[in-house]
Amino acid sequence: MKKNKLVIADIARHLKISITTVSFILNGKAREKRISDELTEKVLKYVKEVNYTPNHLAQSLRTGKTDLIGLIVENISNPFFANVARLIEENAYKRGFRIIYCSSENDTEKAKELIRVFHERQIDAYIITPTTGTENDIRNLLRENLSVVLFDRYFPDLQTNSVVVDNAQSTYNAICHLIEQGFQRIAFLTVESDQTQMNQRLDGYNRAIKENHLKKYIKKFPFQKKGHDYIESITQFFKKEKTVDAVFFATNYLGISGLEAIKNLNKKIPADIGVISFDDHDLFRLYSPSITAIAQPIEQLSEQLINILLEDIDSKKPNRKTKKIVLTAPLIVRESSLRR
Amino acid sequence: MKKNKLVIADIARHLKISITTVSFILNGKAREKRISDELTEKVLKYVKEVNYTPNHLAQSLRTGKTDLIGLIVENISNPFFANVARLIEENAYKRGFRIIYCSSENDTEKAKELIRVFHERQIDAYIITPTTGTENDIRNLLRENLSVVLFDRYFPDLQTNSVVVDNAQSTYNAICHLIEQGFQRIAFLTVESDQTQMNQRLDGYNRAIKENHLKKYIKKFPFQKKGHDYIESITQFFKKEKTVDAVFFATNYLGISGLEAIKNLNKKIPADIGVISFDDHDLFRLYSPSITAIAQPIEQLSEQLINILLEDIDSKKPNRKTKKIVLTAPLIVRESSLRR
DNA sequence: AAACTTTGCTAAATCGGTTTAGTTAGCTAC
DNA sequence: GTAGCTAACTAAACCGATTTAGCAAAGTTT
Repeated sequence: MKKNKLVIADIARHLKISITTVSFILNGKAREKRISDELTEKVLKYVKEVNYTPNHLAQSLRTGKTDLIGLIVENISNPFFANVARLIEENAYKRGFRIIYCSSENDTEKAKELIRVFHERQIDAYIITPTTGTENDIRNLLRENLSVVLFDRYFPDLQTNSVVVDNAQSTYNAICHLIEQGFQRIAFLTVESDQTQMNQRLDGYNRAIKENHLKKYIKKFPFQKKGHDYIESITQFFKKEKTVDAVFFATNYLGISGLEAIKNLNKKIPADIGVISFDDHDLFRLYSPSITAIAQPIEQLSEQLINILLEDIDSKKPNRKTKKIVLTAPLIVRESSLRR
Repeated sequence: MKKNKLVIADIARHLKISITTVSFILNGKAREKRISDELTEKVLKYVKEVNYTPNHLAQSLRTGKTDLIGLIVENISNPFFANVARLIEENAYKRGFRIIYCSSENDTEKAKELIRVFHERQIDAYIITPTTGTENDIRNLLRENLSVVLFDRYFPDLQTNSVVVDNAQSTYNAICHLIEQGFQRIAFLTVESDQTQMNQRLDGYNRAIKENHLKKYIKKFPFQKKGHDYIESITQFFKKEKTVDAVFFATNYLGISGLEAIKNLNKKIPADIGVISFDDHDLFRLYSPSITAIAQPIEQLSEQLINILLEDIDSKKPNRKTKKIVLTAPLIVRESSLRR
């Protein structure tokens, strides 16, 4: 109907003072700029009375600060990312930052475009699960002295802040645990991806298998953007590799599809097949039998992310140090990996 | 290091033409404003060459359009909301809109604050799961002729766009299904909430119970912001109400906690207790026994949401009609509710 | 009482675009 | 030969804030 949003000029006009004075007072610079307490109070009272709030766009244009943090995750509907998103948002919110997010769907072009769009909007900082091929785009952000933190994965050649888990070690531990339990033909199911976290998980598997002189069973499925439905592919794998006696799923959605495939094939866990999945999930805790999983420390991870970022935003000196945090992801041993 | 972001004046200066001309060309108004094809091409070529992109903040300040949609959900880490978020974002992205989101955590003050902050940032449209007590804040948005769609729940007294499911009918159907299966003492576990969707689910239960002359077992748990851990409360409920032979969980997180409570109590589903939950979840599909659930039509819901919103954004006439969509939420019958 | 400070406030530039209202040069019309 | 028209472009206002530079009046110093 009526667009009666007040602007600072309205305030100034009504009180018969200058815009400058109002601005100083609203920004807490009254003392510093020697505005009298009397006038300060009068302005604050009136502003409150008419419920004036500044136009954030105009402020941002002038100051260059948007108080926005861009969050680019692989897929916001994945519980891991959704939980990280919630915790980040909660923290950021408290400190006056809002989150603007998008899912990259592991698509290089979409990820590049997202970085461009966020940049256009002058967001203050970036939290990114980087997609292969976006290394240069991120390098450009750094070159402009912007605040960036990568998580879940990173670019080894890029000097950035990052928070990840010890993918290789935790996977190594998980595979060793299966071996200790007497499993011998352990498969590693993953998605086709060049991202560090997936490579490291594979490295952990390879090391454990090699050290124990076992046979490798590695299957990489093409990454699926929609639905994350790998049931059919996993079923095919098990039909082909009948002697496999344990399986490690390299992501939570593979784990979920895998359980369904195993159920369909009427294989018993852990008697017929031992199971461990990367990422924990309500399902793994409550499934019968319960599923052993590597649990990413989501709270710690989110807290580190936001702390590093806010610190970085504050200390805007060029060539500041970057932090690379590696968190431990514990193995939650449950029934699915216990033979005895 | 260097902040070498180009601005439109740089382009104009380099080509020795006016800023106006560049702006017209970039906004596709070259023909309309009678800029020669020759110059148009030259400008576009140069802009591409130096990779200039306009400052979106400045554009927004001038035009009043931000191409931002604000999404306020109860909790982004709830799979239902996370999935809706992903689908909305996917659709909005295609049409040039970005999403800025926040979780209200069902907290009236936070929700009000979020609406205020989004408003300050001049976002173009709002998608909201409204929290009790925010009716007036939303009314104010409507008064300013802004685009708003509510979902999951709504305010009956407020003339807004909304997309919800037939909570009462689907719950009624679910309870009738339990009764047909021979369950007699059916409990309804919910959270303390005055929101329409929860009330309607309760209404559906009440009607089914009344029509069949059964006894009501209703328990409302205080809403928990963090963790959504209702295991202990639900366990207590079952210990107290030993004769209950079936249970309807009014939300997915109650369902998940409920399964854990039932597991801890060593009750067998469905022999000792029949189970149905509102909202579907990977866990319900894969649990043993599989859990009957009312599945919200997430794709349909998201598509309706974004369509209504974009239509509304386009037709900005005052007093335009509002759409109230009610979708059917089917009952997915699984093992947990079958006696025979 | 002139010179200098301090107090209290403001005009105008600025951020980087869009848009309104022209201007200029060349051509046609009569 | 000048009035009128059009093609091609531009100066300047504007969006709504922040910030720099500076001014007038009162107070203080010498």
